[in-house]
Amino acid sequence: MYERKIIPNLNCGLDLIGEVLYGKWKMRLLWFINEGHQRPSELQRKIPDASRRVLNVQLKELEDHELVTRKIYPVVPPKVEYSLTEFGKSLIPVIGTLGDWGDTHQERLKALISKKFTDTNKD
Amino acid sequence: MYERKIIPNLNCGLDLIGEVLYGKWKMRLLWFINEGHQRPSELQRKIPDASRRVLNVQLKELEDHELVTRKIYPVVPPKVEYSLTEFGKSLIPVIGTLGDWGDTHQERLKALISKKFTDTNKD
DNA sequence: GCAATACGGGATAAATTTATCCCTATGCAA
DNA sequence: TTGCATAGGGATAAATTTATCCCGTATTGC
Repeated sequence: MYERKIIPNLNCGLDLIGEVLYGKWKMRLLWFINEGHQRPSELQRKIPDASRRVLNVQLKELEDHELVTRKIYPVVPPKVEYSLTEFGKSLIPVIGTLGDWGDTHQERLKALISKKFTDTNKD
Repeated sequence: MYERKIIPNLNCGLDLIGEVLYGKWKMRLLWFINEGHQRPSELQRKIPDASRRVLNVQLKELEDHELVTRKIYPVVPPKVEYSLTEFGKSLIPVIGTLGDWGDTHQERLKALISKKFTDTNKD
């Protein structure tokens, strides 16, 4: 596993939340787990753009950060369920706020962002 | 300038806000500009951990995303002032929410995060 | 002329994050 | 026996983001 070389700054709330919430799929994972999609295979189906591997890695980090717990059922084929901890649940409204802003400004954002790509030829 | 090779997903609000808000210093820049620190040199002083270069780059992106405007005064030495657009202002509460969560859980987060670094030797 | 101020940006290196590929394990069904 | 479902993880490549280094502009003051 990759080991960081530079110690992160932890000066303010933004630094701190960034440490646990940065990561392409983390917020979605928390969101979907909160919605009741607790099994890895379900999460994978909800987030098809992410590879199985990456989801595992990011789930592991969420677990290390005590945002989710992982319960293993000793059955075959294996069954695993993730749940939010209270700490993790406290993030749901925060993620909701982010998502809402994005949804609210959806049109404008899509236009702005895709401009960058269509403009590529103009330079 | 770096040119992306992979077109981002823009499926949901989280994807969209991520496109404009990811970036190590962007939220801080918006926050400080909102607090009235409008000049590049001021921002640099408020965020000493970032290099001048990176701040320029990220400010440029914020500008491209219409979150800030850049006003140049034709004087020497040069004077530049950034301001939030209405669009940018609408992000302030969102950033506030993130920062508050981090502040609220400061103790716990610091402990969790720094554990990762002190544990390095145990493996 | 030379330094300081305030701002900008090219080129490149380093760090970090994501993606790909491939292998392991278990019991059931065909 | 082969294949499927379910879950996990090592090794490595590719993409992306940050950091470093260094140069350029124009004016004021010494």
